Amino acid sequence: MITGTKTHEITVDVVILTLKNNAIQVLLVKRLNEPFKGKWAIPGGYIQLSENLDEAAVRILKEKTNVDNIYLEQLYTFGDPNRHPNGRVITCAYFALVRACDLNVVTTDELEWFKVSDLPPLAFDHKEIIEYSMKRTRERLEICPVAYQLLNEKFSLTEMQKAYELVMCKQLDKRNFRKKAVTTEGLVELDEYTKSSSKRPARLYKFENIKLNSKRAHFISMNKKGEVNV
Amino acid sequence: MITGTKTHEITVDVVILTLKNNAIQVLLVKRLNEPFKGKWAIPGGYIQLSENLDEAAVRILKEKTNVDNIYLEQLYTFGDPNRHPNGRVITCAYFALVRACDLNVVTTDELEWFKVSDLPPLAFDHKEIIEYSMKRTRERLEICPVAYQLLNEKFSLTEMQKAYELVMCKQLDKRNFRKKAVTTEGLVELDEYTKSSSKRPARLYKFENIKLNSKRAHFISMNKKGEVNV
DNA sequence: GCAAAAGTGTTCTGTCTACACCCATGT
DNA sequence: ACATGGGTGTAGACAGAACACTTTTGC
Repeated sequence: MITGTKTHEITVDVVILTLKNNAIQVLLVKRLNEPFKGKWAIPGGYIQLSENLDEAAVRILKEKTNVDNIYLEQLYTFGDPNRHPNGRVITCAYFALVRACDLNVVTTDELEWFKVSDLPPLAFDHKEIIEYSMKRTRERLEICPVAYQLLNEKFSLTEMQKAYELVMCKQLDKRNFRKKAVTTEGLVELDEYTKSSSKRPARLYKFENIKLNSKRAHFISMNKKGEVNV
Repeated sequence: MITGTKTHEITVDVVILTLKNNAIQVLLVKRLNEPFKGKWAIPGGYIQLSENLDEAAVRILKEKTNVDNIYLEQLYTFGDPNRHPNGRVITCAYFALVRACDLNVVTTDELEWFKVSDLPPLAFDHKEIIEYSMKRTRERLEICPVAYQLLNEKFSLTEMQKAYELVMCKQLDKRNFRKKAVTTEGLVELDEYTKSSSKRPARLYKFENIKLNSKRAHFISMNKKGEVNV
């Protein structure tokens, strides 16, 4: 049926980001074979015939982290002819935001977390892919509270602010942040407080019924008559 | 070197949008063979070994329209296992905004423009792809003046407003639009006026030194101290 | 009582929205 | 002179930015 040059491989790679030790970290695997033997790479794999691209990404994520039901979004497809030294490999990159508390990763010599601000030598164009995933995360954060995907189920506003600051790479004003945060749709104030620390306890919050699929909803402006524009 | 299932085809498809006859229109080709014989499809093709994905998209665009140097952006990669009835074909979709005046398209029985608001029966998942390209165009328009890519080199503010209205699918207030438009970076007021019509002539404008690559630049906020945040 | 983090309000400024009339031209 | 689209300003609402002190707790 299909004719033409069948000359490319296609893989799905997943940038898995989490918030650990006060830093955004990415899960990398060490390459055991050439090319780029000894360098680190983002997890990836081939697409099975029965699955679509999202499903392939979910599978790869689950294989590495045993996590599912998290924020996962297609990032970009990278297809430079020279990105893989041994042939033509096009990769459809995804990125995932996972809660550290959900993680079930046994890190080894070949599977390790790295701060995105301090990456080891990377294989292929994976540095570019990770940087682009951070850029996209920032863009998403401007329009929806994806960062809650990096927080525990219950969290204080200070923890939430810290997550935002790490993603956005800048300091935020505490009062302005809190004013805006409490108006976020889906944020629920709990009657619980942190207890552990030796400081004043902080009120805890959680998110409920978040629709991250409306992630670009407020790109769309609305006029006074309530006309909305798809 | 590369082992694993080599089971997929990958193509690049390009949604080519223009502004013609007071409507956003998309260039479609009629399929002459099964599957979807007789249905319309967005232009596409295989990726040559020497070219990256952007270059493949540029080539496909140029083959159909003889236009280059236009706005072209990777849209999304579609890979549902059932999207192609005869096998597994993954497509990396692009979209392009082209000026009607630059176009050099000989439309035939097999190559035709259609209003995106009134599409013929489409092959594969191409309806979804076209709709997504319109959504993305709207999002881009919120953050940079990509719509000028749909206008002639010189244009009146009314023409520009019309282009925005067609992309955004809503009416805009004339005074507010003009106030905002004239502050757009890169817009240059000319000492020329429309003459043809039988009405008051309209001042013409053009764009100069537009950096559409900074297309998400003002997602990034800046505080009073001038700290910028990548 | 003190160290450390939690929590809280107001002012200013800029941007977005709504809205109605006069102007320049061709016929 | 009139029909047609071109062109203009102001007031109110809202959102973002700047900014400093009090409260609660454990030690």
